[in-house]
Amino acid sequence: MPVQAKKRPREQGVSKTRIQQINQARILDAAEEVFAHNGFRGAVLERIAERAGISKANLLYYFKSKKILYEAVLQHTVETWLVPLEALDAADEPAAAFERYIRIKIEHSRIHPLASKVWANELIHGAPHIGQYLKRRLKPLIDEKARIIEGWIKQGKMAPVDPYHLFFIIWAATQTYADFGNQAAIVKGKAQLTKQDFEDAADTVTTIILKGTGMI
Amino acid sequence: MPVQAKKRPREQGVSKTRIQQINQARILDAAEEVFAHNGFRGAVLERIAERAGISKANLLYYFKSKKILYEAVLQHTVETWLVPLEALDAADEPAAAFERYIRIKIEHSRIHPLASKVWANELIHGAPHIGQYLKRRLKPLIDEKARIIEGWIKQGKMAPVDPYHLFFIIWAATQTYADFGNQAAIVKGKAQLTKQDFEDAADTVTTIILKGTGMI
DNA sequence: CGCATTTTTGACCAAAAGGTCAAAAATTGG
DNA sequence: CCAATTTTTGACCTTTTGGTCAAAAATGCG
Repeated sequence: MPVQAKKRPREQGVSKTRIQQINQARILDAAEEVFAHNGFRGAVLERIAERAGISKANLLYYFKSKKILYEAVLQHTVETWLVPLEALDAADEPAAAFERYIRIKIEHSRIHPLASKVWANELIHGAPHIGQYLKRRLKPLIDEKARIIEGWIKQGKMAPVDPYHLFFIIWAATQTYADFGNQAAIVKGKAQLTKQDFEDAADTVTTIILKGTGMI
Repeated sequence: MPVQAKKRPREQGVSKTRIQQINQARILDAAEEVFAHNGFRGAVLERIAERAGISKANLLYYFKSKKILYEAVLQHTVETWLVPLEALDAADEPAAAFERYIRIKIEHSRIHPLASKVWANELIHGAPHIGQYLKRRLKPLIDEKARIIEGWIKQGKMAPVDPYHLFFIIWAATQTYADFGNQAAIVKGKAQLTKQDFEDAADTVTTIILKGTGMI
């Protein structure tokens, strides 16, 4: 009989068992939470398995190593991170386009703070696991969107602003409500930010960015 | 002879030996770097000691535990973080005050990115070591500064903006160049941000904030 | 039902890492 | 120069934790 890779859930992109679907999704969810709260080194597989309701050995059956699991979480995170950005369209009016983008990002911070934290953590530590991917995927996308902004500027639809720095500021201002939501809550004297806080945040950020760049 | 605490560098705030001064400073520097790059759990004492040019046992002689060392680094970080904020004065013109604040914060991001990263890391993970301190020290300070901003708004010197969110946005936009400088560099297609990048950042952030809040 | 495949897990292992300790080395003060 | 104090460190201990493995349990299928 041929020496073949047996065991281990399907290596190739072949269809997944129902059990695999459920368990992998559960593990990914649990991992996101534990990685978000403790970082890569701080995350403990035993704890992730516990959260997912399975044994550590079983977890390792689905994801061969901690690193592989972490990268799976990151991958998922990045993809959802990029979605709203791709929607920026040259045919839009800049004010409407950016308002939408900002509101979606802040809503994302509210709904998925853990994903944002995992992402932030990876970046703070120098993007050791995903730097290459960013170069190949994020950079070209931003370059493309920067050109759209330059087009808007040329058409006099907004003030001349460095498109790259504009993105950095928007990312920072919107994600801060997920990554550093704790600090914001402390400063506001509450245990957690409320939905109202996020709405106020969206209003404030939107106004400052639109007015600050002459879109309105 | 009385049972006394001997050994261990002076417990009380008593004067420090020259050797203590040098070694503690070296350790703190090394620790800042290692904690910034690896987070609390990820940081390895052996590595910090190595960077400081001493043995691990000697490091433990100066700081009794990893936690105590980490908190010492955090303490130092927070204090420098608060300094520029305290300078915000009601007697200033808002435009000048905020421009100065923003430029100082971005310069700080450029010069001390490691301190910013340690800080960011602590906040992302929920400020487990320094949350209480923030409640007692940061919150009152921000409350005070928020009142100054409200005064400026009442005097018609700037548009009505939620002062808290304004701070969150400024912190985010300025610190992003330290915490996520890697991402910014990747997007800009370079290995590291240059001094020019930071100057452009300061200009862009300043313009957007001042125009966005009607200060200019 | 009975055999093959997939899933699950308890028992282990080895490496990493925080922390202790006693003794040596260096420094200081008289 | 000598004794007391401070500083430094190698050796060691213990706990934690990522990962392995063989065997059992569950599932799927003809």
